[in-house]
Amino acid sequence: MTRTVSDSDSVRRQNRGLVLSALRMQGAQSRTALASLTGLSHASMTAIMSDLLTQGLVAELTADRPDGRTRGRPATFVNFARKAAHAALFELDVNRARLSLIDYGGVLVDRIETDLTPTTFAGIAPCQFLSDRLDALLARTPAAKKTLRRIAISVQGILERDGRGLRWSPIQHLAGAPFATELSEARGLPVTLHKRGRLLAEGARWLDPALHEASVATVFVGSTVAMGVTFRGQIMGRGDEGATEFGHMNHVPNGALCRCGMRGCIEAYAADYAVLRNAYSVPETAPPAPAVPAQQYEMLMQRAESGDRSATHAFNLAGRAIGFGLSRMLAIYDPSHILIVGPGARALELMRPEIDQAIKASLVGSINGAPHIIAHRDETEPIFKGLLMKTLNDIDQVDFAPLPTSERAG
Amino acid sequence: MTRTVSDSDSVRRQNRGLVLSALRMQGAQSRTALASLTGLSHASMTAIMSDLLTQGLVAELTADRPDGRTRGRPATFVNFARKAAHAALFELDVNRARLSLIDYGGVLVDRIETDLTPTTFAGIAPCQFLSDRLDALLARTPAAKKTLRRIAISVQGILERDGRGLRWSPIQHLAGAPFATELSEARGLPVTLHKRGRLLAEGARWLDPALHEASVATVFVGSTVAMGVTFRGQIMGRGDEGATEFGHMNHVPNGALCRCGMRGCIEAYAADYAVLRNAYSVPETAPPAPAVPAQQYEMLMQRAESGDRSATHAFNLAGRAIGFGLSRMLAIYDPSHILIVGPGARALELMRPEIDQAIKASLVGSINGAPHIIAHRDETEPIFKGLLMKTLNDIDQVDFAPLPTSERAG
DNA sequence: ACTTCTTTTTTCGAGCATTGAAAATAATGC
DNA sequence: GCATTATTTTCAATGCTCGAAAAAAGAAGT
Repeated sequence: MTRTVSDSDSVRRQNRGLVLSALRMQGAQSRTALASLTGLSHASMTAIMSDLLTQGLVAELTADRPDGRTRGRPATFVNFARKAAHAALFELDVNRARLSLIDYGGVLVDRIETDLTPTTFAGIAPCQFLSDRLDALLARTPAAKKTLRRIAISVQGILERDGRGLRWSPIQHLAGAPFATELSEARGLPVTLHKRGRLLAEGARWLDPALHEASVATVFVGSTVAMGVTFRGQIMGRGDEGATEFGHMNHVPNGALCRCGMRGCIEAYAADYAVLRNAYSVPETAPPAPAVPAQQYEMLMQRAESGDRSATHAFNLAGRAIGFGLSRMLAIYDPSHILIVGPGARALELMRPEIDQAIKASLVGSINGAPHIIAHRDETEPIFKGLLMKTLNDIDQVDFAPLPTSERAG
Repeated sequence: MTRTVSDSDSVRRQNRGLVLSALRMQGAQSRTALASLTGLSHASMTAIMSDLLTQGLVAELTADRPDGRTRGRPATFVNFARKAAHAALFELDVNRARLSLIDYGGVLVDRIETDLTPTTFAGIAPCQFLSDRLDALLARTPAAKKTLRRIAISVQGILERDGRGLRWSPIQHLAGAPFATELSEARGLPVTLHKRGRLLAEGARWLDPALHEASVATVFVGSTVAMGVTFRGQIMGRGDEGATEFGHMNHVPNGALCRCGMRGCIEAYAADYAVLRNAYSVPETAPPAPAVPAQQYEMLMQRAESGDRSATHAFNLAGRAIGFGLSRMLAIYDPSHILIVGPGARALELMRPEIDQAIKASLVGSINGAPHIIAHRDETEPIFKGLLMKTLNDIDQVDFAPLPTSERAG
């Protein structure tokens, strides 16, 4: 219902966006190919492309493209002009901050990584921290200063409804600080905050073409448990939507102690610290370990795979928590695919029997059948890819769609 | 990403749809008022309205509208032409079928009600049953035969992914029968199937203007437990979406026996039969009562309100089930309003302490705070209103938007 | 070397919907 | 009867899309 009036201007915007989308999705294309991809006529394609070219957003590829096709006038491919824009992407994690500079073509230009400790943001204001890294990065690529259009930040935690801040975060001293707004004002650039789980979903969409238009729930299992969802290829809403607090969905009332301070969350059974706790029969009300070395987690999996009973039991409990979580989710949102990513993805087979059983015990699971559950090991790739594509898409659609047509090229 | 090409035709469609929407939402309006409501210019308004008038979709009101305003040329109000279209709305319930004939103005023209028994659809094919009622209804209003454009059916249960049939339904012998397709072919009209819970959400939107653009979860509590959701005023998707299986979300693994045959569903603790079972200390694995007389349910509430311990306990269990269900839902979908409707809405105060406690025990509930939970007693009103508005909206946007402009009135 | 063929891209005129401004319309108030 | 006021229509301009035809740019054939 939130529709707006259409006029010839919005028509042009829409179709420009369509062309840019097609280019994002399929890469360098000829005008003819773009016309058939978007459904626009060749004539309109020429007009729109001429606009985009004069504005410097796309460029014709000079490199020969020996496509095998030989006859006829050779097609000239167009693609994004890499230096038309840049974006700075922050990925804030509990123990690491990563800043990447990317260009309009989606190519990684430079990257800075910094370790974080629980006291990092007690010592320096988040906005200042981010601003410092950004200065350092831009000092190494001065050309990007003028074309930097957006700053995007991936965070963990619960966002404000307006998406401008964090209400809660596992990253210490980050919640409550209005760093997005501050940084935006300091730099005069739009700064967007993205929940990590949501980017997971966005990234999964881009990394697997089969998922691009599907309804997917992407679950991260590792030091935390998180989930992002897409709905028929869409991630709804501008703000926090598409992200969930799956890891902090209640599994057992008044159950195991979670890192968030609550009790009985799925995370408190399925995150690495929880598996560790259960494998060593530590009481489930014992405070979670601050960090679990990857090696230790890995060793637990090996022990379980080789039949160790307490380790197996711990992974069974994790599977049960995830299984009931998914079963409960299915009552509200029924995706066609479920993706498990992160360190815990390797343990999927250890958990699968319990997951399947939990889903089968629910009405939706028994009638619609269990959705396909696939494991992808690496989670940093979808998160970065998600942040990248989301930000480039924002530039395409928000920044570069409504630009006034300076002059029509005849 | 599922966007399509824009051209002048789609612009006209969009703006026509906008005008019809405004009319649906605000009722009879002058052209000037519609222009400012939609954001269209007066000139376009004249053109579009002239189209709609010549096509007979709207009509100018002749009745004097002494608005109090006196000066200036009096506005001529336009509104839907009631006889421009009709729709047949079926509401299929476990023990009742209701068929309503409505006109394009949204006015109820006629209605037929029929009792259903568990064996009704064993004796007569659902398509035949519906067709018979429809014939009976149209016999009483022959004028509607020519203008009948759509048949919409409200059902309970789990729909196929394509929305063309039922996979499972509490209404006996209904699942599996392709009655929507059959009826559509027999009548040559589009037949749409709508899940009851979804209509509940749609109806709630229309009955309370404050909820029209909000994110609302509407929960029905009575003989079953169901929920429909809206997301910023939108009900996504064309099919089953916006509907949930909240009532069959697992509450306690391997818990109380539900009418659906599974165990531990929320419904098995919070529906009328469950409260009854618990109030009388019947084992929770005992088969659910087929139907609970309204009177008996009412009496239970009175007993609980006057302090009866076993009745109070039963409502506490119901509140706990709903509370944990809501708490778990909040991890995935966080609405701004929660509406409780149906017979159980009257028991909200009996259940509220347990509901609040369950929500407070979750991370999202404790950080975002519990959403406002409001009770509305009657549920048939939102369901019918939802079916009505959804169907009229379909006629507006699908049937009457893409019509070729026969001739421009100059 | 020149012509023919094929495919891509641009040009051109037509059609359509929107808009702002001006004109026409239809009452009220004096 | 005339000025005032608010609504509605008319008009010319603008901008976008589209289909068809023309132009462009090579490859293949003779």
